[in-house]
Amino acid sequence: MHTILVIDDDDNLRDTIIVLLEQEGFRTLAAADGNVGLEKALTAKPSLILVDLRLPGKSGVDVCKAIRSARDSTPIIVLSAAGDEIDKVLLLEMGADDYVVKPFGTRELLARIRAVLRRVSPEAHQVLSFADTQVDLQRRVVSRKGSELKLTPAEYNLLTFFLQNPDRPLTRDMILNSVWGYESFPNTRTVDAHVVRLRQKLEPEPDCPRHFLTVHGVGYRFLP
Amino acid sequence: MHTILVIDDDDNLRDTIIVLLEQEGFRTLAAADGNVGLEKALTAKPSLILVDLRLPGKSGVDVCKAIRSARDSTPIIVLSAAGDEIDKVLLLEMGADDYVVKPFGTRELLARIRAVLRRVSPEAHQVLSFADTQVDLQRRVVSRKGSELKLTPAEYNLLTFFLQNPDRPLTRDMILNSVWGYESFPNTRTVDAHVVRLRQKLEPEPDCPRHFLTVHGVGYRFLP
DNA sequence: GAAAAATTGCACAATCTATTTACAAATCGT
DNA sequence: ACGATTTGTAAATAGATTGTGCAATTTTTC
Repeated sequence: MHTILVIDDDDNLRDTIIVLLEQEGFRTLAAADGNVGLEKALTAKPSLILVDLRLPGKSGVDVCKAIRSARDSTPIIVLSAAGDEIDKVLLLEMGADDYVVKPFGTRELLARIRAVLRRVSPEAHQVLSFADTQVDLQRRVVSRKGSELKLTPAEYNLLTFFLQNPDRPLTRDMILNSVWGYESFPNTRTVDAHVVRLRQKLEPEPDCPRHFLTVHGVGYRFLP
Repeated sequence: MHTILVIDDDDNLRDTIIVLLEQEGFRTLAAADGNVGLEKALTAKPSLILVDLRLPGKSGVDVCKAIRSARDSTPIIVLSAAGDEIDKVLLLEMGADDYVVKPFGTRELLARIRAVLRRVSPEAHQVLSFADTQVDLQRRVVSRKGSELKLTPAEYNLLTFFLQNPDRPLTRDMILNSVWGYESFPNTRTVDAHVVRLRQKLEPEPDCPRHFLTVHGVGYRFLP
């Protein structure tokens, strides 16, 4: 069952879309401005987000960027008014998956939504797992034995990096560059601190790690 | 490191993709039409090709077919415009490995590229071995009979130096210079000590070495 | 076979490296 | 603006590695 978040300040249109989606069997969430929308996007983990380009609070562009910079890959469809100059390249840079020009037919909107969901869904339930722990990359959720584990953003980012580079020694510099990015320059001890935190939350025996191994003199290695 | 060839006549989009790929650490090649693209594909041996379906010169379909009929199995991802009828079967028959519908999110594109690269080259580990021992240079792991051996950094470095210079007498000075570098100046006893440690961990009978041989008055010799 | 030379095995302190803990700055949500 | 959470860093602790000296052993040489 998919949940779709609709972010649009036009009450009429928003309600119309909500009703349409619910008729079609989707669960829905709504927000009238960018800030509320962004918050719901990040906390409620919808399957897809419809966001108006022009919004009070944060614009659609801002919402997109914020979501992507939170390393959240929930698919996004942008709704743009007829007059707006649509810049494909801009949309790409924003990280949007598709766009629909208002006024649009309900049929077209549904088709786009289904197309995007279909396109994403082969990966949608791409759940990486190790030991008894599952990590849903799309929903950004980590769970063990059915119950959800709370990870902080930094912890989650580090975890997914380990998951994507299993069984391979990773130096602290590699980790810093990939997880923290080229922009920020925390020192390498920071990596250690976060590895410790990951171990405390994810290792059965945190003081005798079986998955997040240290490679003395090199860095760390993740073993699924 | 992977090189990716981008064949698209839309200058804006092509540049956007190129910049994106280079940010992600790929090397890139670009072509604006099918003929140039095909030529670069065949001569420059990229790791992966992104090709637009609609192209001046040769179409994306033609490029695919030409590459495959040249018995070139470089992975290909097809970019198709939103309106195009996408026929998965046709694409498969053409020899494409995946397709992405424009407009696409950068994240999606990168995910597809990585997925295809991973699928095509399942990380060929370079594994050196001698007797019943394997040394995986990528993973930095030494194993015997399936179980992992723990080596310290100095031991591991020394081991790989021996592996790379098999069957050849190596003086202590050569070893010091190559393994410890010009910066540090431990005395030559140090080499002996580490050879001893290597023998203890790796030789079936440490007191009757069969692989790490001493060359009296000279140094050591490694025999696979 | 004995003396000389070279190598080995071992112990241990010095040096590095990693982990833990604690804490203050930054960020976030209300 | 306030309290809670997260995050980066520093200092203290624990742990592992490494270089070295020396006595025992082996090899070479005569």
